[in-house]
Amino acid sequence: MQKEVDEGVKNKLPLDTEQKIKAAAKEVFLRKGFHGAKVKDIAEAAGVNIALMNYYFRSKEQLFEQIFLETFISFFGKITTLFNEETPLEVKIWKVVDQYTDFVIENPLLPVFVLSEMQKNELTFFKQLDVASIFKTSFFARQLREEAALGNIRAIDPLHLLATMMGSIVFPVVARPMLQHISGMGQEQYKEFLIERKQITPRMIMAYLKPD
Amino acid sequence: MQKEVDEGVKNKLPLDTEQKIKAAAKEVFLRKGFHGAKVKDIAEAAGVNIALMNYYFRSKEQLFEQIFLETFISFFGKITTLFNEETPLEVKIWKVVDQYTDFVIENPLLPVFVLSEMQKNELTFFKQLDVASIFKTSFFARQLREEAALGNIRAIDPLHLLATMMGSIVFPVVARPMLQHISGMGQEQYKEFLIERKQITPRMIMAYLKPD
DNA sequence: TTAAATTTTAAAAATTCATTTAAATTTCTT
DNA sequence: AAGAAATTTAAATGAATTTTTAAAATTTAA
Repeated sequence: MQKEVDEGVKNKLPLDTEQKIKAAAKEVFLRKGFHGAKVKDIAEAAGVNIALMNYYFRSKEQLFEQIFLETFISFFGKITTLFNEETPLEVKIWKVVDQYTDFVIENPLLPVFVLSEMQKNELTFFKQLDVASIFKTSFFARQLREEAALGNIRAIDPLHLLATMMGSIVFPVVARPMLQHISGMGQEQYKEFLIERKQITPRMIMAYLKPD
Repeated sequence: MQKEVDEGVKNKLPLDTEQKIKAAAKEVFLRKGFHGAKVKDIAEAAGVNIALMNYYFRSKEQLFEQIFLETFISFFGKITTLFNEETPLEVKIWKVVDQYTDFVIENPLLPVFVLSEMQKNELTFFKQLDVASIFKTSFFARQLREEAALGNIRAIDPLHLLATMMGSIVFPVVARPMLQHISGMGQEQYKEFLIERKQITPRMIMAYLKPD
């Protein structure tokens, strides 16, 4: 594996081929899913031949597993990280919505891919990642309890809050073909629509959290 | 095609084979998606042989198209129908959430299937269905405008409301493997969780809609 | 410069899959 | 019972895909 290329002399040299294959594979997998993606397409997209893919990754399965794991982590890790920053609650909610919205706007295919492949596979890998305890004992969960105890907000299960926020941010992206069509919006207009939600979602959540 | 069976005499007789194949195909397609579903699996699930599938539906594609169209309509038509009933706004919101939640609980695989296949295919069929105008000129859209004009609620784009509600109801179902795992809930417990949301979602929306 | 590591090219073997066909059998209709 | 429709069986075809192999070409490092 060549890692560092002498950039001064030859700029045309292929950047790390392993990464190039992975990047191409990710694109194709995201667009077509595991079964829809054909190794020929991936190889073409990567600009290499099929044999080389097998040289780096033993099989389509292994290539997929690596990519899915990374993609899952970027999809889900991103938001839990944001949630666990030590910021005041209301600020945090605005910030999470803002940044996660940007994230899904820039990676529009990622959510459907993760959600649908997650449902199809057995996903033994869940057991490896110890996400469970991470969330329960999280700063965010504690923060919600404390604010509720202080009477600053209504008590709420952090999972409900997570589900509501992710739903409100992610759904308009995964249902874009449908929503864009019924609204008759164009590309740009629909992006505006998604950005408008940066206001609506936090306002809705804060309105709900406000104690009676 | 045999349509009417003499029910008095023979109850064991196979129910309409065409429907049997379609039902089996729907199950398999929902679980595995178009490319993941193999005609052999479908034939087995239907308890018929492959040749017979081709006798009724010319190809896998045609079988899929029929099923996808029906599934899409049941997924999306269901909620727009509910939205357009002539009920007072707040009652309607509670009702939509309640009934659509029940619907997705009973058809948990349907949303991911629709959303992910929608993203993969070209979906020329959208043009056939004239959903666009149906939504814009809907009773629901008018209702929202009128209530806002009366000062009963804050003004809101009906599409935002639709996206928020669907997201809040649908996301916890499509992300179930993930959410259930991080929360450590079992089947039953997770269903309870979904039902709790019948309270949370409408309250959140009403809290947002309340004018300042 | 040479040996080892990497990459490309080519190809073929093995497998899986959707589809087609034809013939045989069963079930339904009249 | 006769003829039509539905269903099964089995086989074959052909295309697509994955996997494997072998060797040539290139690059890298000692």
